[in-house]
Amino acid sequence: MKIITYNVNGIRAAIKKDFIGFLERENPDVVCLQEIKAEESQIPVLDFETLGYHCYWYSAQKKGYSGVAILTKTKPMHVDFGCDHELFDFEGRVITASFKDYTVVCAYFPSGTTGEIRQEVKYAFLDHFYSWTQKLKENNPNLIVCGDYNICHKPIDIHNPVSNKNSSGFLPEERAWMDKWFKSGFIDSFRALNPEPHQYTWWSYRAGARKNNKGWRIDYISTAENLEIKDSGTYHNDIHSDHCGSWVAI
DNA sequence: ATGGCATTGCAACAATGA
Repeated sequence: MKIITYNVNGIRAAIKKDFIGFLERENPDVVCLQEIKAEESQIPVLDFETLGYHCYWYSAQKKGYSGVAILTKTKPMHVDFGCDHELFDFEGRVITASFKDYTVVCAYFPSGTTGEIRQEVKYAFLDHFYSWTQKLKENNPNLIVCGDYNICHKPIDIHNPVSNKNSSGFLPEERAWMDKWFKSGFIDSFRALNPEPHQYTWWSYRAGARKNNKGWRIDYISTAENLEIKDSGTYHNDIHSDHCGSWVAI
């Protein structure tokens, strides 16, 4: 089973850059999308259904902002919208699809780069999401948590760890949360099979960051440690967003 | 320390992002 996670930074903009063709070519079984920035009525749903996907959209209540989705070739047993939190559900950050053998969570963690208030929101999300997923894992041991975590775990995950030591996304508290997260029973499916440096999933649009590979690795597919990871990688050459997609085969 | 770029809403430029 192949799963892709992708922060598309606006699904309508991504579609203009042939995102549909990309999906057709890669043919994943499950697709987790973040920052769709659209409501279902604004999305050409049929384009995805034609490829064979059951589509589940979870938009923010705020137009043009955030929003996540799961596309899947197999119809899930059930889909859960949200994470039992008023603000994070208002912002459309978490959607979960349960299958016979796996449960897939798609999450868009808040950014803390726009100031102290949003950094506090991010910390609140980290706390809440940790407890929420731990509880979920009790009844869904084969849990896979895909998404834009907005955190670089280790120095190898960011092009300049020294100059970014005070940057939101690479703060000690955030990195400690990632330690705790993986220790709780998840594997970083990309890093487990790709130990080389200079592999990122996000680049600033500014100052030629992508061309010069000055990026951050902030998108992850965390797989429950009892699951076998057959292969994993990123789509750093396919450009539909300021992020690239990541994939895992299990 | 700052600016840089792109998407979206809404019809101006403001909000947001990492």
